[in-house]
Amino acid sequence: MAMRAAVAAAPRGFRRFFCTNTASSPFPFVPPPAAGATSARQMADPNTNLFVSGLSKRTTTERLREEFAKFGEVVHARVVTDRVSGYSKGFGFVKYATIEEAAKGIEGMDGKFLDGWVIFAEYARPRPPPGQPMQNPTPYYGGQ
DNA sequence: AGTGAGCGT
Repeated sequence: MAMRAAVAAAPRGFRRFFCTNTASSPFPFVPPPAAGATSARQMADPNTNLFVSGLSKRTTTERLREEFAKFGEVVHARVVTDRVSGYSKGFGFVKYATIEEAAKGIEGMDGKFLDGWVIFAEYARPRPPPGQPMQNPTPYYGGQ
């Protein structure tokens, strides 16, 4: 179901609304998830970068910044938009000055409303740092 | 198109 996919993708906080307690499950056949599928994808290492999803299409970068700035010093904020169309993709990134501010930003904005949509704030995944030489070097021919 | 899960121009 699409709903379970949303639950699985729910970055911590909304899972309790669907799976409150396994001990009070009406079915005694509760598969133990503590075999290796504990938490790997939706949990990231705490850093100053925050991944904010569930944004409205109308939510802009400055709106995202001023909303997350209430919980800490926002160093960088960006709503990911399509390069060609320029429209928002519905998610963005917010970078705080410190990790503790990022934690307060998550606890303060995760599951909250923004422009009519419930947004999800969590730690962003580490991005492949640039430094690799140009993988597509322009062929340098002597003539034209 | 203004899609609805996700990880960046």
